[in-house]
Amino acid sequence: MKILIADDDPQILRALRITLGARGYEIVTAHDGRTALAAIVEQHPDLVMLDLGMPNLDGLAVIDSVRAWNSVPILVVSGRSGASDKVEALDRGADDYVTKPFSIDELLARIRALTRRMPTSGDEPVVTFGDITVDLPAKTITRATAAGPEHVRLTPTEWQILELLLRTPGKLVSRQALYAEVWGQHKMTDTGYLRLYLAQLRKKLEPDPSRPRYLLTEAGMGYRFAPDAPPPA
Amino acid sequence: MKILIADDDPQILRALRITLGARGYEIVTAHDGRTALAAIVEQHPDLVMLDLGMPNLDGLAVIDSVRAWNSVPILVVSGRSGASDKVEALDRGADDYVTKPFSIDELLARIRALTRRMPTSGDEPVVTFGDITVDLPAKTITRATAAGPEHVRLTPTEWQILELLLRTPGKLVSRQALYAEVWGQHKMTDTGYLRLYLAQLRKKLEPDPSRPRYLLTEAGMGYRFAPDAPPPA
DNA sequence: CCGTTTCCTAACGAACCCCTAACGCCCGGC
DNA sequence: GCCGGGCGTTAGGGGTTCGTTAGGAAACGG
Repeated sequence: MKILIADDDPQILRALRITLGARGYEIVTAHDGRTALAAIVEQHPDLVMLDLGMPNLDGLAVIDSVRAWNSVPILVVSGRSGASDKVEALDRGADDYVTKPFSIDELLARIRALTRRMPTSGDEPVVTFGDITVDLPAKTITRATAAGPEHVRLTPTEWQILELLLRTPGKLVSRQALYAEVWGQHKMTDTGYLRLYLAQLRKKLEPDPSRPRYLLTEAGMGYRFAPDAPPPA
Repeated sequence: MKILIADDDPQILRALRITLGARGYEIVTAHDGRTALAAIVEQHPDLVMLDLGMPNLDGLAVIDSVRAWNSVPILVVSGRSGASDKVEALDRGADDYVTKPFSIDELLARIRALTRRMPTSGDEPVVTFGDITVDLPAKTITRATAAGPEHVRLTPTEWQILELLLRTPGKLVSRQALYAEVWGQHKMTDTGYLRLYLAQLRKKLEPDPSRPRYLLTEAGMGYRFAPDAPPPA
């Protein structure tokens, strides 16, 4: 269980790192909004503890940016105790709001309550569709042909994209989410290289690359992996 | 959206019923633990607001009983402000904890935060009507036909409109609100393209597009999503 | 140092989506 | 019965997004 703690007070940062680390959580820290956002993109924490009053990028702005593509639980820890502050943070997408000073036991309990709700990432390590078999942990792909199994090679970037699509079968993955996960939040200027990699993936995986059956495009929205058997409703 | 309010103070009960009812929530009340539990079993609320200090069956005991078989979001509203009380309630399965006296705006925001993440009482992460099943987060729509499930594709603008309508089932959404949410305040010159998208949505979703049953027009006012009448439990 | 692999930029036709415009229908007011 | 407003429907142009190809920069490994 990985937790990102974003706060501009190094003392609080250190105290929380020690306390939460002792509970078995893996801790990542950030001291301002920009680094917090970068850490979320690159580290994939299971929960984010966010201070509102941070330099470089306000906590509320961080919430907006994250919620545009990611649904990781966000726990706001702030010195502002006004109701309007809480309402704004919660309505922008935060899941809980704790005011400083806080009880460490209560904080831990709220962390447990939030992570308990997390979608149990039902990782099926092997995905098959058509004549293709993808082994995600082993990073291997084989195509079953009449002449026997045949190995398919993918570049690192191709793997990242394919993994994102296969991880949520049937669900649409927004272009924004793909860019954020693969290249980082800053590289959001869409000059169109996603199209290139999708073309590459289709060329390597689709039975008929000119008419995609598994890696589908949703114009204006993103891409979707359509499995053979419809996912459990 | 149905909310159960369980509290032994009739004054609080009445105030909350009025306040939440005005926000469009359907309200069910209980004055002690036993009736609260019965109401959860029979009424299937989408969220439970629970007081801890109730006669007949303590709030903590109610949480235990509910969590043994149901995952409905539970928001504890209690006069006990001690950290140990919060920890115990949260660890037994409550999702949030607010102490009296509370700000009504904060309470509403926390209700929104909880219901936002829990798609309809944990049973269905989707909205269904007629032979249509809509999965909002996955941006997926399937039509159940005799020949099997069939995928329906929507454009981004169609999604935005449908999402607004489905978010408040049965309630009227003014044309103003639709224009503001989808296009922004500047595009208020109603030349009538909303009609186009409604026609598209009906063509794709209604069993008989010429006689709408779910996406209804309120002349001069706006549009309304009319859900199926729930079968008598 | 060189060859290979991978990544990115640029450009162009095609497909798709959004919006304008126009017409017909229904309904209530005069 | 006439008229006008609001709504549903259809057709088509303009702009955006997508697929594809080609080629050069950058990174990697020997």
